[in-house]
Formats: sequence, C-alpha cells, structure tokens
Amino acid sequence: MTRTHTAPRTTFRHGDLRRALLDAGIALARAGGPDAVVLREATRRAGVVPNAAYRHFKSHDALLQAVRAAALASVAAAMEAELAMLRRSRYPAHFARASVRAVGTAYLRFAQAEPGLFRTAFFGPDLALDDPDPAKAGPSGMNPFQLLGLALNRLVDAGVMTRARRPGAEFLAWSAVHGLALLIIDGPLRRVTRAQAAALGQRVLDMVEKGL
Amino acid sequence: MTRTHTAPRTTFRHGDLRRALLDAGIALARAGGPDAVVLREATRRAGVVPNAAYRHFKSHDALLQAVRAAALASVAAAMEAELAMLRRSRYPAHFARASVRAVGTAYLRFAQAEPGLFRTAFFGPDLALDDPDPAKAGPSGMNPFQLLGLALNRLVDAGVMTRARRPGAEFLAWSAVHGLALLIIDGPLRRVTRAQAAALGQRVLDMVEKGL
DNA sequence: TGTACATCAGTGAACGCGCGTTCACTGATGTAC
DNA sequence: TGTACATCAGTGAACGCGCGTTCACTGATGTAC
Repeated sequence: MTRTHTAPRTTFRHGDLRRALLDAGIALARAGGPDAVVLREATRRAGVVPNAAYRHFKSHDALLQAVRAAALASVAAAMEAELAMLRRSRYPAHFARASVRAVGTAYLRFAQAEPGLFRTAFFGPDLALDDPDPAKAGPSGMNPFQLLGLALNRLVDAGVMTRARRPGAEFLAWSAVHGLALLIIDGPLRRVTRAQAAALGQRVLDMVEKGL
Repeated sequence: MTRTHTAPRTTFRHGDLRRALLDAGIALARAGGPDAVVLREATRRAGVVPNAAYRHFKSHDALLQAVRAAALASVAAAMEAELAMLRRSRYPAHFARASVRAVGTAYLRFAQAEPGLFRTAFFGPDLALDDPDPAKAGPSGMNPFQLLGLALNRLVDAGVMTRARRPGAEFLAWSAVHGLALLIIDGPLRRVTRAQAAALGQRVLDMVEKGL
C-alpha cells in the first residue's frame, strides 16, 4: 500500500510536497468525499513519511480545508464555463433567466459528475462563502455563491424580479438545486440515469424560475 | 466513562437490552448525527460490555439502520401532527395547499429542532422510502415520503395541479425543502435565528407552491 | 412442589486496525565570506 | 572559485486512542419430568 501513484523518489527533497499532498487530498475527496481525506493516505500517495505533511499543513484539518477550497474553486469554474457559453440575447430578460439556469445547471452537473468533490465543497462547518478567498473562486475570482448572486442581479436588472424580492433570493434558488443534488448523489434518486437527472434538474429550475 | 445514563444493574440479565441499545443509539444520533452512533458507546450507556450488543444486533450497521428507521418514524410523526392540525376547509384547493405546506413545515421544523436525527434519517445509502417498513413510519403507518405523496395527491384531487405534472412532483417539492434544511443545519445559514429560518421556510414553500 | 437440565443473555479478555500527532534525528540545499 | 555553516524538508520510531469484532466462558432463567 505504498506509493500507489508516484514513482519512488530519488532525491531526499521532494520538490513540491505541498502541492503533491494537496493533489492527493483532492483525489481522495473525489473518490470518497471529505471523510476520505486522510492525512496518512495523502502522504503515502506522495511517497513520503506521514509526519512530513506537517512541514506543509499545520494539521489534518488544515489539509482538509485546502482541499475544500479547491473543490469550491472547481464548482466556480464549472459555473463560469456554463455562463460563458451564453450568448448575450437581444432580450435582457431572456439572458438573465438563462444566466440563472446556467448557474443551476452547472451546479447540478458538477454534483453528479463529481459527487465526492461536491460533498467536500459543500459539507461541514464554516463554508464562509462571503469571504473573498481566491482559493475558493474560479478564474474570474468569484466563488459559487457570488456567481449565483451575479445571475440573480441580472434578473433584477432586466426587470424580471422586483428589487423587493431580491434579498435572500440566493437561498431560495440554492435550496432547490442543492436539495436535488443531494437526493441524486446520495439520496433516493441515486439510481436515476443521467438523462432523468437532467430532466429533473430542468423541472427544478422551472420551479425556481416561476417561484422566485 | 461508564454507565453515564443508567444506574448499575443488580441483575445479571438486563431486561430489555435491545431497547436500551436502540435508545442509546438514538440519543447518540440526536447529539451527533449518524457518525456518532458508535456501538461501543451505546453499550457503555446501557451499562453493558461491548460485545453484549451482538446478542441483539448483527453488527454496528444493523444498529445504525435501526436508529435511522426510528429517526424516519419521528419525522413522519411530526408531519402527521402538523397535518392533523389542519381543519378541513370548505375549499378543497385551500385544504390541499395547506396540506403540502404542513408537510414542508414539519420537515423544516424537524430539521432545525433535531438536526442530528434529521441527518441520521436522510443521509447515507439505501433510504428505501418506497418500502412499507412500519419502523420507518408514523402512527398512521406512512413514512415521510408517503405523507408528502398524500399531500400532493390532494393537490391533484382539488384540481390545483394537473395530473400530468404529478409524477415526480415529490422530488421537486422535496428538493427545495431538503436543500433549505441542509443550508440551515450545517450550511451557511447555520447562524440564522429560528424566526428567520421560519420566514425563509415560508418563502421556499411559496416558491414550491407557485412552481409546482 | 421439587429437581435436572437446556437455553441463552451478558462477561472477560483479547485481536488487529488505522488514525493524528510528537520527538529527536539527518542529510541536502543555498548563502556568506 | 572554494569552503563553512545555517537552514529546514523529510526520516525513523513511537505514542495513545477508540473502534468493530471474535472467542471461550458463566451464571440466571424457564421448562420437562
């Protein structure tokens, strides 16, 4: 059970152990969610003795937080990619709605494609999505929560949503999509096909659109 | 760390160890969710040696499943209580809508009042909510999923929802409410007051009502 | 009503496991002269 | 350009912990005669 992923080192120094541990942690999270991010296993994969991790992370929890930030950044990147595919319509209302759908769709797709990372990103204490830590953000520097906010703002700007309903709207939209994601990744909808999941996703987004 | 909750036994036989272990398991789940359901701790609380548990549960997992079933039954009971408070209106549409709200409200309140049990009930593999196991059901013999279905059927019967939209509607409603519950119990909405949570809950239910 | 005996619930001791973390160390690197 | 030395990344060994589970046992119960 040693060095499953790395050739034995020849040098005494590793080169970039911090990066290697983080990558190993991400791989563990992908495969098994946050509980699978085990410090000793990460060092094993990096081909290094367990306590070597402490040169780069203060504790197991510090490693886990770094992995979580990376997972959040991946979600943000997926959202940005989806948003970037939108072409600016002549109808701002249409564009605004499409923006919200893009964010929601990216979220749901990410959850299904990478359930382990998804759970790592969104479970556990102190998400702190209102902090501007770039480690949690996509290329544009916005984290998933901020990207959702951006899409909702477009709804207001286009006159689709009244200003009065805007505060807290993040949580309504997020609730619906988050709930579906969980029902799909480790709830009763686990056995559903990708196509069925996508269809359900669209129905949830319809509901959000009408209900907001 | 011995027998925190029980006086030392005087008899060799316990009396109802199965029940005691289950109760201890439920208490653990209340306090810390499914991961806190630790077989050895349950036996400690029952004032019994660890392996004694194996007379009553085949394995740790069997105990956990029993605790989960009990948690589901509590949710069902909460829903039934909420439904029972409804008085049959002269307007079936109103009654039907109130039924859906009652189920949703009970769900959200339960999540906030008993986050540990809530997580125990709804996390982890094979929920199997389509099986009629009475251990997972409330006094009426219906489990939470079936109670939601009942409320949605009233919507159809009252003509509020078309028959065509009925299939899968459980998952739309459930998604929204489930997502909010999670954002509140261990997501970014954790610090929100009970009143704010209730208000958000109503907004989510509004969204569901309009969106279904 | 009393005794022999089978049943089986709980005991006592031990197992192997993997974890996070601490300690004193060693050997490669890069900098100052 | 060459050498002395400080830095510090990774080593080696060990810790205590709590877990689920297995084994052979013992002693209380209830049943058959």
